[in-house]
Amino acid sequence: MLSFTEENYLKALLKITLDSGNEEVGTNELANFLAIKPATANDMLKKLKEKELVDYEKYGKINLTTEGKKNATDVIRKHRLWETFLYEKLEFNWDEVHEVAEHLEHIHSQKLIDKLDKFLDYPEFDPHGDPIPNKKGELKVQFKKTLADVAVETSCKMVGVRDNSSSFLQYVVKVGLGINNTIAVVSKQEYDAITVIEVNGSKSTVSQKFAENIFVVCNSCVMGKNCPKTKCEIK
Amino acid sequence: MLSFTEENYLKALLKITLDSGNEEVGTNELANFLAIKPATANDMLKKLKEKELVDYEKYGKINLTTEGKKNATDVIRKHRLWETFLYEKLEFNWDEVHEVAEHLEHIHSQKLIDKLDKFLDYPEFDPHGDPIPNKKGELKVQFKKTLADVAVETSCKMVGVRDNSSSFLQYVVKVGLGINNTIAVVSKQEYDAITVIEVNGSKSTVSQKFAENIFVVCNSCVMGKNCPKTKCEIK
DNA sequence: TAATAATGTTAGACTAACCTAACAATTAAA
DNA sequence: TTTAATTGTTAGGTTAGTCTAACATTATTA
Repeated sequence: MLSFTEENYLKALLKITLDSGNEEVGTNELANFLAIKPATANDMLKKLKEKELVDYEKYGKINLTTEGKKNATDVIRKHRLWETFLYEKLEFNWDEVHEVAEHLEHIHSQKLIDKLDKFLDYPEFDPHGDPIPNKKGELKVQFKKTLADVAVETSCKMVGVRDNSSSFLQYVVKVGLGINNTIAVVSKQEYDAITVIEVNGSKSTVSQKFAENIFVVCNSCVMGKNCPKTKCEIK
Repeated sequence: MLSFTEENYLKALLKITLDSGNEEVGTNELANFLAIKPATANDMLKKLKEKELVDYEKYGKINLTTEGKKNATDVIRKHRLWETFLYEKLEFNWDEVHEVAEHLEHIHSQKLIDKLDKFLDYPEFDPHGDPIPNKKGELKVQFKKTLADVAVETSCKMVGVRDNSSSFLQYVVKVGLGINNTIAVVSKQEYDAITVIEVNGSKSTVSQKFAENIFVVCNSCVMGKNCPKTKCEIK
């Protein structure tokens, strides 16, 4: 049985690779992600290597083993199912579910998670638009297009966020945005990519950094979430 | 913010007094209840005293302070709400909910527990018949009459159990008993109080120890759970 | 390619929660 | 009322997970 802490390390390793696409993760990056010191991460990596949950050699890069990846995926599955429960059944706000799910995800009971999955009718995406791994660890792969990729004078639909921090989520809410909202890209500065968007009739100006953290699908795109195009063309 | 462990000590202190009626609890009793060594309990008691959650002097008896009792009650409230959720919403069996709730009860989120309470429509009793403290820490006090108090040739209704261990609960299920079942007391040996009961048409013989762990209300009792009588009379 | 920066590792220390073994105080029994 | 049994406490040790400070390796860049 893995500890709360061990599960968080495995989850972090998987999330870093999933989010950045970056195959190889280093000690500093991991420590930074978990808000701990590199020395601490190093200690834990030795332990996880001993347990055959990660692969790595001194001064080399860190990779999850098959077993480690299985465990990490399972924690993410639990996290996203709990988020869905909080949002859909307990009427939590979209930007409040993450923090509580950080704790609920570590409850160890296979039966609990199976029953919860059933109770929620086997959801495929959580309230942030992230895919929920099924019992086998498989997940619907989404094409990750962001608001920053959307051409001027086209519109798109928000399907998720990259950054789950509550400061970002609260900012998103403040701009009037939420999951499934339609966003019209009104104009964009060439110099710094500052973008004017319109949501439900009200305009806001957002930075490139903001735009890169909002996942969208183009309204003109018949492929929806699985659209393979990097950029949308102007209609 | 209290740790998982601190919460368990406080809960144990409250449960021991509630279950046994015994006002004063000792180090050994506490340690035994928590399946740890007395030395360990002693260390923790010093810490809890320091935090003003328990009152005690060296070689004296242990009492929860008002603050300690508030925290302990809150943990019990969470435990019983989660049990109710597992039983009613996730279709867990009656004898499976306790173990999972032991973990869920330590999730820290006031909003979570408020929302869960609302979702369950403010239940007053958990699946074992134990009262759920409300948000203020008040609970419906039940008169604790057990199957051992019921007179021969009368019948009663099971409303709860004293012992929540899964070994006992599984035994209860095996005898064909569950919450709200009607139990007829067919006969009782004077010598050792071995009792023959009938549930749903099938007879079983149970020990006095078993009978003392089943909470009931008399079928003839108009007061229901709040009946003040210790023993039921023969009709 | 040699100096500097970035990254990774080791050593030693701390805290919380546990343990055992030895000792002290209290309670019960002879 | 003294002895024995029970109960409670202290001292010192362990493990998991964290830290800082010093050191080692690898990568970058002048």
